[in-house]
Amino acid sequence: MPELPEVETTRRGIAPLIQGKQVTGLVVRQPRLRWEIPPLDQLVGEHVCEVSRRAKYLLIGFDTGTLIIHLGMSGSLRFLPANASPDRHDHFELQFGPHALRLRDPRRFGAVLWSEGPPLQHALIRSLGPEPLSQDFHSDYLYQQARRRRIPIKQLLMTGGVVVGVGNIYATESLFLSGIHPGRACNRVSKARLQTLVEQVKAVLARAIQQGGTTLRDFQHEDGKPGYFQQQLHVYGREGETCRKCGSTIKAKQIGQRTSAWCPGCQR
DNA sequence: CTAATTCCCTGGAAGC
DNA sequence: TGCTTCCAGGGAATTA
Repeated sequence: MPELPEVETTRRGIAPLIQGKQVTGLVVRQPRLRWEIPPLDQLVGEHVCEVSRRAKYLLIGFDTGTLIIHLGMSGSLRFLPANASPDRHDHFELQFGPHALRLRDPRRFGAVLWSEGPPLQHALIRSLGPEPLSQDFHSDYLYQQARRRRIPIKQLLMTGGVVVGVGNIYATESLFLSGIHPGRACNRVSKARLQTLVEQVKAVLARAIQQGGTTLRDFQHEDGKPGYFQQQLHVYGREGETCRKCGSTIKAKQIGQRTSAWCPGCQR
């Protein structure tokens, strides 16, 4: 599923293709995604100013506002000839002359929204926590967030108001690399270990983004799987298999309605 | 305020 | 082979 590295890879892929380009047409085949796609006809004739990202939201800026796109868990964007026949799950597209930027999303957990004002003030974005790769995400900050809660540390990492873009895969892997049990109450993790965790979150995301740029043929790689990152996963999706570091059998259980894997030998 | 639960949706895997 | 069942997941909305 698209996590932050995939969304960032997508952003880097589409930005040079649509920046400065004029929207010549727009098609909504299935408006019912996570929320109904609003009327966007006014976009035809507008030029793309910039393509940015906040959390897992792609922000396509125009003079009159910003198109907000979320890929949900099965969404992907592709840039292809406008006359290419659409797939059953190709729900939305922006046309740029002979090309189209097309959103495919089989499970329809994604979203296409419009923000007239500054997109960072949009209701879905306004109260999000810091970007994990920014300097605002540091150990003192995480400690302040952790000390006043009792939820499992893994849930804390996946709470958007605390830090964004850390989904199940990267939360699971960074906790392994930090030696912290995912079910440990967040206020019972030492400050020193939180510092390690912050470092590992950044490292694991940076590595994945880097590989998104080098290993991936291009951003149009879709298929809903971690793909390029899968071969180096230590615990995610490896329940019952052997830990690559200590040989213990990887365990898994539900934490906050999400499957969480960990190594009983490496994580406390 | 925090925390726990429900819900949206469908492809793919597993079971029969 | 074909059917049914279950699970995955981001994150908003709802309830406690």
